Amino acid sequence: SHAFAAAHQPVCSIALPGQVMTDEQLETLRRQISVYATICQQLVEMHKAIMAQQGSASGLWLGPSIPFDSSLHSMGHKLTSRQRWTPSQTQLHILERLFEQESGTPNKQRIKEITLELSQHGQISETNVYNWFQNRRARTKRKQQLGGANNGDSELDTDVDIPEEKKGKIEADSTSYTFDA
Amino acid sequence: SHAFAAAHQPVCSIALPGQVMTDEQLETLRRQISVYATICQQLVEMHKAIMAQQGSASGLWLGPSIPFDSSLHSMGHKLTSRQRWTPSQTQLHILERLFEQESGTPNKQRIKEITLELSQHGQISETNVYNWFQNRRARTKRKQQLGGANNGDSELDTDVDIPEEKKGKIEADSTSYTFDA
DNA sequence: AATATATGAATGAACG
DNA sequence: CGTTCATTCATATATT
Repeated sequence: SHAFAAAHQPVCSIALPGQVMTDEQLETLRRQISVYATICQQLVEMHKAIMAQQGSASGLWLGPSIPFDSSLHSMGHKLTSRQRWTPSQTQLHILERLFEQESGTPNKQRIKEITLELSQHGQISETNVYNWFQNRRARTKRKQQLGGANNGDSELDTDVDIPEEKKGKIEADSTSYTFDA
Repeated sequence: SHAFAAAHQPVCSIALPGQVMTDEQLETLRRQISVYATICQQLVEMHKAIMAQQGSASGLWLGPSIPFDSSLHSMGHKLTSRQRWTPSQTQLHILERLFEQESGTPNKQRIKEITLELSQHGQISETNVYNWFQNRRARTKRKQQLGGANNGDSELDTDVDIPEEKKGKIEADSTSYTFDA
């Protein structure tokens, strides 16, 4: 029930005059906002459901009052989004070439070299290079294992709701977002 | 599947790495968050009112009875999954705090203590704690080595003194965003 | 617009 | 411990 306070309090506390936000703080903000988005979404759905039921029961309380959707939409477009690195065409080619030439993951030194070279073709960091090789290798492997038979499907979840009974650890203290109406 | 996520697009495309926010941008953030806070407040009030009214009107309608979960499916599918340990927010905070206080990897005894404490905030094992410290340290170090260049950052979220809220993803088995009326 | 896929990034666990 | 793997999360792009 005090989820709101918890969610927006911190934001103000760091917003000291003359100070600036770090990327981490910004990321945190983004997440906090995301939480609000989720909560609002649920509440709206909830409200609709209730209204629907209510409508068939009694015509009362057609509480229009608040234009939720417009409110939500009004704020949707300036916030959040930390863009992720996207390799340029040139960079991608080079990376792809290196991947098939060199075997294994480049070590730190090699990463530095590669990054240096690639930085001539666009913004890039050593972490980007590192991640790229990690992902490239992992996904290549996955494709092979899984690939033999059928189509070329994505790596993603495959949505088959196989009822696994494992589903471990329930959050014991996740009372933060629960509304005990 | 990330339908609503699309609603709150760019938080701040100006937030390039190494850059900081202007007061103006920060003010915008605050305002936008404020909108969410307001909307949530209103919705909750409405909900309470409706529930109260419903309750006195007919003895029916006790309990959820409406699958609000349906709204959850729009954001994170798959109630299954999660085979690996995921620290709860509380646990994470504690771990983070311990990490900066204590020096070096906790010994066996310390691990046991920590595990015991953390187990009050969710499922956890000594191995989890051990791994967490290992990883935390390793990644902190590696970040220093790699982080030098350009866009350099990612891997490891440096902590901010903001009690961060759970990420915007809905997990059936972790943070509960469900409204159990 | 809604959904699906591709892919950069994060992270728990395992390996040497 | 440092490094690597496996899986998942999040978002940009493509498709319908």
